[in-house]
Amino acid sequence: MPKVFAIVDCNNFYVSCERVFNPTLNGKPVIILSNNDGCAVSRSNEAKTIGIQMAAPVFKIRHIIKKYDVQVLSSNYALYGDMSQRVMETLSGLVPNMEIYSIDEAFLDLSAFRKQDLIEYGRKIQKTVRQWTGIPVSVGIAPTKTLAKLANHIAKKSHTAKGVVNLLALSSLDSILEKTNIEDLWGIGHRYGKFFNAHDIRNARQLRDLNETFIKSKMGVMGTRLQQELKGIPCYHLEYQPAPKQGITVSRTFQKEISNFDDLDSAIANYASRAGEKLRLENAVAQIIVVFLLTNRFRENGHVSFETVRMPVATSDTAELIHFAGEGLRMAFKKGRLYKKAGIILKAITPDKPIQATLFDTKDRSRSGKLMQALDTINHRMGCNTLKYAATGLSPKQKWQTIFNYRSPAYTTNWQQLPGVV
DNA sequence: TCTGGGGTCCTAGGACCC
DNA sequence: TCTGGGGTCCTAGGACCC
Repeated sequence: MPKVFAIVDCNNFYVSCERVFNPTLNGKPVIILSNNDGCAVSRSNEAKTIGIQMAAPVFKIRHIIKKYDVQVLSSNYALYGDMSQRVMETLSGLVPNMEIYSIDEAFLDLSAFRKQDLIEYGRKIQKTVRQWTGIPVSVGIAPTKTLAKLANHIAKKSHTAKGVVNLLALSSLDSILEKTNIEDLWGIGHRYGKFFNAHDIRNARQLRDLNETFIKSKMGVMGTRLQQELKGIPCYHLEYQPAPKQGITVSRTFQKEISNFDDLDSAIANYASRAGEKLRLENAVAQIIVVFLLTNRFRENGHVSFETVRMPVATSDTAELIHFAGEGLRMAFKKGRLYKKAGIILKAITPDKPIQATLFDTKDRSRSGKLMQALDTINHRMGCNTLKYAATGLSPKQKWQTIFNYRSPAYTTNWQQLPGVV
């Protein structure tokens, strides 16, 4: 029995989250900025229309912001994370099986609804999510994930579709694929787009009908799968259980370059501490910690240094992670360099039981586990950083701290910041 | 002056083992 | 002691995603 895939994608997700709690943003050009208010990472349709590109640095678009009175907001991840959860919960009540694909997208299995009017079902999804969460979504329906993504892309652009497109209703996809630029396909990025264009392969139909050996030689099996999926033969299926993480990264760009070791040391301690929280959320431990330092890549002579530390025993204990991260930092640090970004990566991640202990392990593992549990509980209940390690820095103002100058309140996750009715 | 953060998968090549 | 071939594992780098 052929499958029916749908993808539900929240429109301009971060902007839409802000609009739910601040309706004065409706109808206006709005952008949401990345950390340190650096780039525009989410744009309302109005902002797209006046030419603001994805990831455009703010300093390069100041004139547009001023000219069109663009509403500018810092990222508010607590809000977006919470809104995402609400959207996903709503969707899970509407279909038997779904895969959460990203913060603002989910693949659904609509195979059971094939006899119904799928467009109508798509509208029901749209309407329910809008009603329950306030978030507008688009729905793409097709026989494969890749085609569903394409359907969604069309749903967002077309004026007649009103946000729902079903490619199963078409007898032939030829003309749709012909109108689709190759770069708009899921799996074709900047590099491949350029490559195929240089070979005069510009639309999705051309790619679908391309010689299989050629595409395999250029793109490997990913190319073969993409081609199959465009032909309507599914290669990717729904993944219900999120796969265990292979790596956990915590990194930040600094607003101003940092050359002082102690500042970097407390920044790295913070990242280690945050990474430990993520690790414990996965009920996992890590054995390898990589520390990296980057100088400004937009200047000449950009440097990157990575240092790997293999810890004697795999752990999720914050104190240990801070200790070994510090060791990595001492190896990576070079006096006199101006660092723009720093981070850590945890690797060799395994479930936290059983831990492979060494003969020389002197640490009381069960005690440290209880301590971490208490730490996480308190920080979850009282707000993050209620309890923290001194190594992460005691002064409230740190050089490495990320700036959010235009942040909206934590409407949904903080009692002090609930929206009031006036 | 000012340019985000966190992931995945695949492949080629080297190390190592039998 | 020398030699060949094949399998497996690991890693770095490149591509992609949101």
